[in-house]
Amino acid sequence: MDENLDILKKNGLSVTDGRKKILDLFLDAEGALAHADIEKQTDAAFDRVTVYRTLQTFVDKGIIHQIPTTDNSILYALCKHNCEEGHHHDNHVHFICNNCNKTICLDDVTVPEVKLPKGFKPIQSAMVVTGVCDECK
Amino acid sequence: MDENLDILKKNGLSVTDGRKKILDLFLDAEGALAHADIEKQTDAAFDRVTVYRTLQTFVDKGIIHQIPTTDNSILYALCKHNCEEGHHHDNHVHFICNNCNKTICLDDVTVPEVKLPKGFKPIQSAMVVTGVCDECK
DNA sequence: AGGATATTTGCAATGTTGTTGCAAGTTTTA
DNA sequence: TAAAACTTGCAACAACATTGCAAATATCCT
Repeated sequence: MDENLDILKKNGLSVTDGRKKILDLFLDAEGALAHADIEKQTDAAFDRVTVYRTLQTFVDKGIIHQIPTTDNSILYALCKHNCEEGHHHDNHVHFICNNCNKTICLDDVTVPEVKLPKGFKPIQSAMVVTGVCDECK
Repeated sequence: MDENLDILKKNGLSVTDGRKKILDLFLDAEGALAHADIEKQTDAAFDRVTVYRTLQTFVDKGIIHQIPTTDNSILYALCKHNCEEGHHHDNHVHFICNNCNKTICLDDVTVPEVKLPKGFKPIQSAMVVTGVCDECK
């Protein structure tokens, strides 16, 4: 049984070639993917627009999540934990390797809580660490 | 004595209208600013390119720093601590308010260290917390 | 299975954001 | 104040992202 088919159906999405293929890429990927990565890895089989819309749909459904970066790019990665529509729970640390430039979800490293000044109510936290990854060390 | 003039001179920058005005915006701002905010608040008195270059110059000199965001935008904020050319020390937490949408530097909240899996060497960490700020609570 | 309905895709056009080279203008230096 | 150094604005360009709409595809229902 195809895992990707399962995921799509569970989220009430029509099953199309594009969605299956793009979901596959995420399931296989070690790290996070940018829009450009997906275009490359699909050999431009799908229109740029389709890729944008597919990514947006996946984010809306809680299948993938966005990762903050300091440069002006958007990265996406699978939600490993139980995310639902409108409710992301990706409280793990992201790691960006300065050498191979991959962005990796450290699923087992949770973002620590911090004490905020009076009056600030935290809802979600994100943490990005840059450095050298285990393959490039 | 103008504070902005001081800062510019200290960093060996020519004093121009654009730089003074943009620096003023940062000195007055409660939170972080995007390129678009600056254009709006200066009434497009300066060319888009000038704003881009001014921001870049300020970042290079360590006067302002970039803030990571999940959407595809770059935010800038004053460096409150002693940053020098090429050496930023902005290891504080950033807070994004879901209500007023402002991004605020929590200068007194430092990013905590986390234990990474074997083989990962951290160089820099960034942390972004979203929620409700002290003015919107 | 097959046709009606709903959804998705691709194309074209358009918008937004950021960059570069160069001439003209401004600031600094001495 | 004049020369040198630096900054600005314009124009052109490039990359990235969004929208409307008609054609294609998937789902639903009998």
